[in-house]
Amino acid sequence: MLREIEPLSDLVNARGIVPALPDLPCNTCHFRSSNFCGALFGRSGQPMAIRGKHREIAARQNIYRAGEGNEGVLVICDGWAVRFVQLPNGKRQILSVMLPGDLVSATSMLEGQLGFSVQAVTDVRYCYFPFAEVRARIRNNPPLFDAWLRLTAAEQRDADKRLVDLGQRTAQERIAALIVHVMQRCEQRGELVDDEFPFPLSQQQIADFTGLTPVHTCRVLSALRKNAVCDVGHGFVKIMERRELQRMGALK
Amino acid sequence: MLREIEPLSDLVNARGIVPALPDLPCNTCHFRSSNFCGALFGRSGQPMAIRGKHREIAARQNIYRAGEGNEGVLVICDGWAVRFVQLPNGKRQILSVMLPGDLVSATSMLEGQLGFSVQAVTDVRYCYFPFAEVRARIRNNPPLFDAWLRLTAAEQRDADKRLVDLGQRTAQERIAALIVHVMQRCEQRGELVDDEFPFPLSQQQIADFTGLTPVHTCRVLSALRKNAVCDVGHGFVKIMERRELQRMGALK
DNA sequence: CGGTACATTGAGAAATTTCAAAGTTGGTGG
DNA sequence: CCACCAACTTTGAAATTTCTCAATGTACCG
Repeated sequence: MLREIEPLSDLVNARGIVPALPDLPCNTCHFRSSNFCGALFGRSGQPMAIRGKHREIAARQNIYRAGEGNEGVLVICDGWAVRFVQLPNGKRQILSVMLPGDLVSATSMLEGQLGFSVQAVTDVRYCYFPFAEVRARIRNNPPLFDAWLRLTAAEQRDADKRLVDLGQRTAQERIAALIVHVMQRCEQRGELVDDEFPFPLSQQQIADFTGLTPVHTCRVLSALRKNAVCDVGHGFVKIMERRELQRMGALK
Repeated sequence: MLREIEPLSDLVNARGIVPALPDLPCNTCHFRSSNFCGALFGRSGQPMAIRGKHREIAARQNIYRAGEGNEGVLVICDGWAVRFVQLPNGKRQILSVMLPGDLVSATSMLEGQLGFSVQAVTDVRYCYFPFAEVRARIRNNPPLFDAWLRLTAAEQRDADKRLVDLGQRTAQERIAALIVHVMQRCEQRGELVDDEFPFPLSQQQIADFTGLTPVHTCRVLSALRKNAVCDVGHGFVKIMERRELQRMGALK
């Protein structure tokens, strides 16, 4: 289920020559051109300035459990994951959805435990970078420091938006907002083709994100389908009435 | 309504001698022994290493409106305030409650606008510190940098907890959690006397915080009173059954 | 070809909102 | 000191949203 990706054993060979290293995942990662890994460790094209500890895990498995020791700054390299809180009574709240290239939490920069868990939605490849190294780079590089400030501010804005959703908006609005949010992220990545984009969340996961029950989530999605707004299922969303969907998802 | 506190005009007099400056609010602020101002600019006893721009404002007035230019890093010196989002349809969501000594948002360190507004709950004295100065100090002082990391992490944990509250918990649980949260903060400050502590939020504000209507909020508070758990009103909370209240507020 | 997880549907129950009216409180000016 | 005003709180009744329970249908995996 959880497989450590074997690092090249002779990163630097006996004669001190650094080989091409096509196998180190970061060296071929195309998210480095846009995400925080690139800002931290150099954009794509450059060899990666630090080695992360890479792993793979199957869909629906936990990458991290709240309260466990945390191995480093966690990045989702490939696949989708969610950050969530599991309550003793069985309920769970999904806090955020992470796409390939996303830092799991810009504020989890310190050794110690986290208050949330992380679960793979699809099969996931992920990576830990050493805390101290990441902190040192941020501290010693003013433009990087500012980039990181922007990232933490963006995460807080996102959390604030979710708070407004859960506190003030109806089931339909919350679900529409989630779909629109993911649509916009996919569009930026060029993954929106023929008004269709990947959406691997199950109805249970949509429910856990929006604070609804799976049954009610199903009814809302059915209504969206019946009204020819969009069709969610089988790992994809098909947009039929983009304008209408955006109107539903927008704050009123 | 909004009054600029006149800074001493001759901070350094003609002979270059710095006078005692008892009037600069930061020099007599007793929160500096514990809050982030102290970490940033020196603990109480020391003269304040930087001058904030201080102001006062009456209860129920806005300190900052979302989208306006932001003057600096905002600290609540005295009184209670809330951070909130106002929706066009009249609904509002309160994101967090700030007590004296609180930084308004650890992630609002950059010039530019914020996505939320800030309103005084009671009469408030507050203060802006220049962005660049604060950033420079954090960047140049490793222990301060770590302290600030802890603060941003704590703010995110708080936002995550609120998300769980709004997404997964009943009206009674949300209200109990708010009361317990404030109770614990007041207790740390030694403001809990005879099982009673200050609580200046109106029912409307409690409703905006918990994502409920004021009418339902009133019914829940009435039930708490009738069941002799606690009595909320007139600017205070009287705790009758602390254990029961904590049980209600705790995650299940 | 089963089995398991996921999705759908129906009916009734519960929590919360809405609307409307009446009571209270605290502050202000006469 | 009193009267009044405005804002806040309380109460009732009905409507709405969302949940719960339970059964059935569907898709994918080995």
